[in-house]
Amino acid sequence: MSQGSDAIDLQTSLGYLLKEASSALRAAMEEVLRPLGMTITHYSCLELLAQRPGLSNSELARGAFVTRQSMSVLLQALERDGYVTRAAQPSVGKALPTRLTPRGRRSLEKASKAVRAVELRMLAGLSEDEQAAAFRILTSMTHSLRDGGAQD
Amino acid sequence: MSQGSDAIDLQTSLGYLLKEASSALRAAMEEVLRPLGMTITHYSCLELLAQRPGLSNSELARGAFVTRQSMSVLLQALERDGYVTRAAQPSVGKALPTRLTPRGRRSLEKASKAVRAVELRMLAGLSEDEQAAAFRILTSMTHSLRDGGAQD
DNA sequence: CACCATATGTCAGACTTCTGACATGAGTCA
DNA sequence: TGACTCATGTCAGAAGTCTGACATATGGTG
Repeated sequence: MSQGSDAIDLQTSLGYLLKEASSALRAAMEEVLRPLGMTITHYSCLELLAQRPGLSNSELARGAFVTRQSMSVLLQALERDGYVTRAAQPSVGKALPTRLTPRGRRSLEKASKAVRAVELRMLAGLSEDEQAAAFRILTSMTHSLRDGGAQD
Repeated sequence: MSQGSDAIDLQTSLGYLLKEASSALRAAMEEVLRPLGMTITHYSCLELLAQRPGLSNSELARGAFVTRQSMSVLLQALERDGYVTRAAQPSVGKALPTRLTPRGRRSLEKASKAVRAVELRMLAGLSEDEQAAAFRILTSMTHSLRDGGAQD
């Protein structure tokens, strides 16, 4: 089962398993968001704004794990379609605070419910202790990867 | 900080943390693979072929978590550049078994070493027990998401 | 045999995201 | 004041991936 020193055993590689789980989560989310006409980034953006109104484009991009450029494209569409509003002019610096409109909030409600169901399904087989362990483990992985790499 | 029953608290959502960790892993892998002129899917394809020679396009796509179409585009480039070889005609069905060339194997060696370092860094803060728990947890999450959703 | 469901490989087009580049605004410091 | 650094928003083009569609090959079933 185990390989030599050079090879990575995909069957037991935690990196591979992490990617596999993330891929399954993404597929499950896309499946429930598609009928609502939303992509994952689209949903993530609305959810972030619901919890922290006034986030800027760059802050939203970081929170949704995409580039500023990608989030900018999305925000322009969301603003055009009336889901969010942005200050016409920056209050400080160049950052334009963004907020949900009532329409955006309504749209988010259905999506949030669907996504929550997916998350519950994901956790179905895990005990309370395992969920707590998952929290610690995922947090540790993230920080280890960030601290060791180049600061972006 | 906590919301009503509808909202998802991103700070403690395991779904969000999973995406965050996966995003950090992806960024770290892209950082080390870019100097080698490889994307993650590119690397994944070679690694899969090293461990299971003769995989078809569709099997590689499933293993790398992309569509057949995406893997097909990649395989055509890899074959053109001499990293892999494909049977000219299918031995059974339409599946074309693919194998690494010596050049592909050499190319993979460097990449595999770099990716292994990233994975070790990711696990740096975790005990043996926690790594075992991570294995169980990620596997459970994947299967729960798949079993509950539509069979693709 | 014919029919159907499933799986595969491929082409074409569109979408999303990314990289690279530039200009603007704020803060630090000599 | 001026120079420098950093963060932000945006534009333009490229890269990767996706959806939709079609033809082909296999196996099961009537």
